[in-house]
Amino acid sequence: MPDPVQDAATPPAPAKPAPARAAGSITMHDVARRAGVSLKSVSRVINREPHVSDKLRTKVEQAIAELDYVPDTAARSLAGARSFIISVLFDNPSPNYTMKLQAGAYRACVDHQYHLRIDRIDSARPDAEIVAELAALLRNGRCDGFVLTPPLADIPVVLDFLQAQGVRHVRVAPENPSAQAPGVGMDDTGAGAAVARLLWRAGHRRFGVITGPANHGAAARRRLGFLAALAELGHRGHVAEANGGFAFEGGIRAGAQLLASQPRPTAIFATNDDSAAGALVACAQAGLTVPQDISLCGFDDSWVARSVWPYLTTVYQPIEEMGYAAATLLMDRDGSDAPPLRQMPYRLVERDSIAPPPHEI
Amino acid sequence: MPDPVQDAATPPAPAKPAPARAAGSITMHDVARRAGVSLKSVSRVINREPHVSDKLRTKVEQAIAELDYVPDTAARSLAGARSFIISVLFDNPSPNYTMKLQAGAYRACVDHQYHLRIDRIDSARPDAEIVAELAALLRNGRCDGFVLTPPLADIPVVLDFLQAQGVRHVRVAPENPSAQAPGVGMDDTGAGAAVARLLWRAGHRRFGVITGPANHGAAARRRLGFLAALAELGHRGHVAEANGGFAFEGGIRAGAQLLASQPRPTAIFATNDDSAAGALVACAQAGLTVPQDISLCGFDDSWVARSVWPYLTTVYQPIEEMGYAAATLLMDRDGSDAPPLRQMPYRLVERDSIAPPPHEI
DNA sequence: GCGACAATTGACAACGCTGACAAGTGCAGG
DNA sequence: CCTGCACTTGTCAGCGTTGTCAATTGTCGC
Repeated sequence: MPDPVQDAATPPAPAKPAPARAAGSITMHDVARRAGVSLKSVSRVINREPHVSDKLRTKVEQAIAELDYVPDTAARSLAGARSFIISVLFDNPSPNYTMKLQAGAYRACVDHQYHLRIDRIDSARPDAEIVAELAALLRNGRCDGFVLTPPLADIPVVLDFLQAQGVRHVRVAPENPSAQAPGVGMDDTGAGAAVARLLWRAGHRRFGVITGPANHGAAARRRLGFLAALAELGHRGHVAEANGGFAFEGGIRAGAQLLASQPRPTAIFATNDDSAAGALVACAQAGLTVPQDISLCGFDDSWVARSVWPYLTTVYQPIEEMGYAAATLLMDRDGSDAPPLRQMPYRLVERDSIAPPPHEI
Repeated sequence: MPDPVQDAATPPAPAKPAPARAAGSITMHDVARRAGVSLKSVSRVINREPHVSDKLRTKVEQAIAELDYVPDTAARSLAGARSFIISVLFDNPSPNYTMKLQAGAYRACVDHQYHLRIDRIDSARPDAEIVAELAALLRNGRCDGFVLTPPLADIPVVLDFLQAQGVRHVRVAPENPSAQAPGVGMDDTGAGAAVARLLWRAGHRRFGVITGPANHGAAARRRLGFLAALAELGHRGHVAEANGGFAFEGGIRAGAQLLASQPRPTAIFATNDDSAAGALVACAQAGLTVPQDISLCGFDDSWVARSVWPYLTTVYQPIEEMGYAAATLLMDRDGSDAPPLRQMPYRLVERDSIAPPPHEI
């Protein structure tokens, strides 16, 4: 029950005045006096407004530096149009992903003197409820924009609502980049292709793919890129596939399935690390040693990639960079430079789970 | 280079006015008018100040409910002593731990109409630098208090500085609870003992322990609790020990070491999940099947506990609850109810890595 | 029923900053 | 030298809330 006035049931005790504001903290007045200019001029310099002479700017910046002045966010927010808060809206249950994204967004906020808020919305609920939640969020504490993480970045009702409300938002790894809101993502297709080339170069010719959730676009692109690159490299045979649902247990099942297919693959590409870890177990259960008997490649370079043996060769997804870029996009608003999708570079992380295929017997 | 006035090198483009404040949003004035009382009375009700008659309170609360009023944080912070922001200060590289703690703190903030800030400090640096960082944090954006996560919660210079500055703080899993700052933690000793009893009941009589980093107090307590309970249960033999450093790779080495000791343990207690996962690998490399040939118990119930096969039996650490409790302690300041340490309950999570010992041959 | 005292309520000035608008300044062209 | 215009700089009134202090009410003892 959202009670705007705290929870009436448990009076949180009368607040004793506390030292929130450093007493006698220096303000814009001090800077203005020191620089011998007006208040507004200091404000102009701080906000990089146009029509400020170099001389004045220099004077003010020097005074700011000398006094070690830091503008008060609360006052700026109260007086102006900005709140100096952006929010990362997430639903992704993966702590690894969320944490990294958030870390990147946080860095961006620090760089821009913003605060980062975290909000969660359950994307599985009916549209109407999602909108209601969103509206509550908006009312409850204003913010200058949202970083939308998947799958939130692809829910039409979310996008439409935000647009209708005129709230800025950036989509992370959007399924269908559009001009309406900028997005940051990575080239999943290219990364899938890179995995294919890596495996091919190692000498593999019989492949298996562990696919992801049906509605997960990135997983589909990784698979497609992999398959396309294989075809381009001259591969003609059948590629076995099994769905691992991006989960450990699903990876075990899918791995076992792939191992049972004829002819048995010598290399398996799992479209995320969790399912790759599961596949690793399946291999062990089948009496196969990775990478001597069979090679395995994951995707994400998540925590689990180094919590299994052998360490997983995988694709580093620049999640933190995406968080940084998305947050920056939100704050560096000059209003119009919105490329539909900015792609961050992925990177192959070669560890120990890939080797040349065993000799045929 | 911390530049208070954004980065001079890359002008973030002149900010175009944006819709931060929902236009025509309702304020305290509206509530006051509707309830037919003064502004200050509304303020009193909202802040649960004393000396408010029930009649007035009822009137105001009704008006608030009818108007769906939400106080403006920026204005409150500007006018009053509180900033309505608390910060989780962390250095713990484990995304799992940090994420959970943060999630708990976040929930608490939502419940109290606060914002959560995240700050990071490198605890490995010299004391002087740590203090400088802390001071910068304090100056840069005020907040009403810090949640100190380990190992930050045990650095004397951090504690002293915060106390000297009069900034409230709560310690999470503190090494030496003191009356100076409240702490929340868990009973590591008791949890270690619980593991011992579980293994003993399963029939094990030869044990090994994978210890944690030397300076990690919780790891030491887990070990001690385990050992003490064993002694109490009547165990007299030697308990093999090896240091796993709380890491996967360290766990592999420590596991191998333990497996080589004579007589070989039939059950191993790893003081965290990562090293337990490593031990699992060591067992596999030694040709031992878990849990048929050897039992293994982890600690933390972290993500990896379900990313290995078999799933690890482990101890659930109420990290999120600790985050919630710590944040709540910061916000429910009535100034004096500070128990040195509030212990949150742990829970044994029995999964698949423990079984009765194999028959002697 | 009166004064003293406590409990309750209200008026009003900050809090630190920005937006709108006014005022100055310098330069080209007449 | 003056006018007009573009560029700079300054003045001032809030933004929505809380702290201070004064004003109003209610209560109690005698």
